[in-house]
Amino acid sequence: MGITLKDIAKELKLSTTTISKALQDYPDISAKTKKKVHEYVKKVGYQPSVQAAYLRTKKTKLIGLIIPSTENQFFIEVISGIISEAEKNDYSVIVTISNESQEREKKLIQTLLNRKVDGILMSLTAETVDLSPIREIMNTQTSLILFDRISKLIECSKVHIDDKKMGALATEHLIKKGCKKIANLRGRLIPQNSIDRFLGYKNTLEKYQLDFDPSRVAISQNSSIEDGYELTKKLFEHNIELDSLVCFTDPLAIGALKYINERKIPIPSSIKLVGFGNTLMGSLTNPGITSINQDAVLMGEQAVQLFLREQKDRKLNKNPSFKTIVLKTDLIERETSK
Amino acid sequence: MGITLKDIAKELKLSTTTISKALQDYPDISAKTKKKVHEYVKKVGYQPSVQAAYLRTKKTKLIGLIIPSTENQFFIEVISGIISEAEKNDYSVIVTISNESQEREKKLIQTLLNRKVDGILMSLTAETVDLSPIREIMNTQTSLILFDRISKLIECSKVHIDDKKMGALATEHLIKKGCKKIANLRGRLIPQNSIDRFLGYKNTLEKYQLDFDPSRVAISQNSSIEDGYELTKKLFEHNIELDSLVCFTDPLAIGALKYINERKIPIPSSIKLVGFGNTLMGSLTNPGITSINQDAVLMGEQAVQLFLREQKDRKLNKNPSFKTIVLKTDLIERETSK
DNA sequence: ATCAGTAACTAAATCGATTTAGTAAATGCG
DNA sequence: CGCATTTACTAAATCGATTTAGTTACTGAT
Repeated sequence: MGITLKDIAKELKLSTTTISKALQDYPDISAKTKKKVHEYVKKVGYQPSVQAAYLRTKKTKLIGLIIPSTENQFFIEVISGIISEAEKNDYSVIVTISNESQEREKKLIQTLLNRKVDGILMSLTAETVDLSPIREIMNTQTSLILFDRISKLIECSKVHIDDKKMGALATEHLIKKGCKKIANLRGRLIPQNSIDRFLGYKNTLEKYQLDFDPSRVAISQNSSIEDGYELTKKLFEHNIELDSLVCFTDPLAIGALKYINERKIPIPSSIKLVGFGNTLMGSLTNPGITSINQDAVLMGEQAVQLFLREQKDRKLNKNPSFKTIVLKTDLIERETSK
Repeated sequence: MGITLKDIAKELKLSTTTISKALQDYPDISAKTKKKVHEYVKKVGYQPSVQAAYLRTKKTKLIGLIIPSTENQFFIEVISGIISEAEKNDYSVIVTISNESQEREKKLIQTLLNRKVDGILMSLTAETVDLSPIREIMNTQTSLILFDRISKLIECSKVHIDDKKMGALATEHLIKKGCKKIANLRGRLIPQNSIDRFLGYKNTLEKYQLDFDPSRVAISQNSSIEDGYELTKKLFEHNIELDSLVCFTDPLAIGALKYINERKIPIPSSIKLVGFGNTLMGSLTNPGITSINQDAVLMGEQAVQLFLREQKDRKLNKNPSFKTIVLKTDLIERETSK
């Protein structure tokens, strides 16, 4: 079916070595020959076999991606950033979904390593405590880039958002709107983000001399819409005093809003709501949800850039140097807090 | 780094041939040897190199996926069906996004063919008229499976939903709720689905002796939320008489609802709305959008099943026989039509 | 004219599996 | 017992590229 180096060599009466070298711009091939080869290659549309090349180069030009869920649109936007940036650089992306399960995450890492992807870009699940499967990646030639849900305990390149600031921004916004009893819907304190967002929330309460009431904090297993709904329901059924709600993901906020709407609790007049992620879905609810903006597409692109950076290092046989990018964040005000 | 057949052969004092055959269960290897090999392989966790195997088998165990957009959650759900079903059968999925551009679609097909994926599962863009790049797939060893946005002009396996019935179901539902002036937001009549949905709509109007008024039909370029908003706005600004709206995708319906909410037009009392796809996003709006249910996850799974079926045929050196699966559909009633 | 040095190319090994064509030993049968 | 057959294994070619280690042919300096 496909044209091979051999075919080209025969046609141009040269050796496969020469063709290969010409295409790779080796200095010991004359300009004239290079030109001839390039012209012919373009004419017949030859494309080298990635798999055959792998045997020698150990490069698959594949990126493995592990996202924890598809329900949070934030990750979907990150994916599209990653895919488009990867494509620009001739990489293809194998997408996998851990569904917030540490077990599956471990398996997926194995699959991707076995595929010999050049790099794994991943966001941890909300239950990842055993970091050994992730550390294992570091023992291979495969690069590891963490995005959004990172861990400080793993030394690798990372992109994430200034989570502490996000937590603070959301809380401060509500305080300035006159709220005093700010409840919090968050995930378990496992990925670093949760911890930082929570610190941002708590520190800001202190800063404004509001007391922190643990009964106002509800903890979600998987940050889903359903969890948001159920937790909000519980808060109300337990008659917890609150005038506002900071939700650490947009799905949680959407779930909370669903309950609030169902119960016809006036929003924003008697309760205010802030989400995180500024997802399309959160902006389309009625009323629209005020949300902390995270540039998901940019995050995806930056993750790929970090990966490419590492590939360059490795090509020069240097140990890759790690870099952490912290993306800026801001608050988009909508009807749930006006 | 990784263990190779050679290593195992050396360790067990057998030839690589024997190891390879033992793992593939050839009849000319003794049961005793097979057992020994399997045990050792399990012990050391050997995994054959897919890329090396490709050179002889021409199988990459990769599926290429092309979806037209990430904005419509329907496709996201299809993706997760495809990924999970593929994984169960030891395939990995390269995900690409055509962004409703025929040009990009063409390029992506080339990339995937060059990657030598075993199959391409795709949903056409809303502007695909030139089918030659898609037909080209048929000339290769790569299987082609179309899902959702299919074309009757291409002979291959397909999964889609009974679009005519969907169009009819939505229209009939509104008629039974007393609507007489049913407007329609649809895409261009390019993928077969649009045509069929439109026929379902039109035929049902006739069936109930309501007249079809072309001015009530608004045509969207890319079935986006934005389009839904803008087209609905135009319908109202042009003072088109209507008491309800059938939107052929959920994003269109969400956009329409956004405008209706903004203008504070009472819904469902003065206007009713039906969407297509029954996406999570459409169910979470306020009011919730009545929508035609498409089992997106199942569609993804079935697409993979069709692909596996073809692979079996090809393995037996038979020309693959094509099969079309039409999924059932029903209507989920929510507040926009109650 | 001689020899080192360079320019431009190629032969052959290699990557890690699969598969074809064989070989040696064990077995079956009259 | 001798020959054909079966059993259980292996050597070597192969897939399509890359790369190391050469090999020519030519240039230029002495």
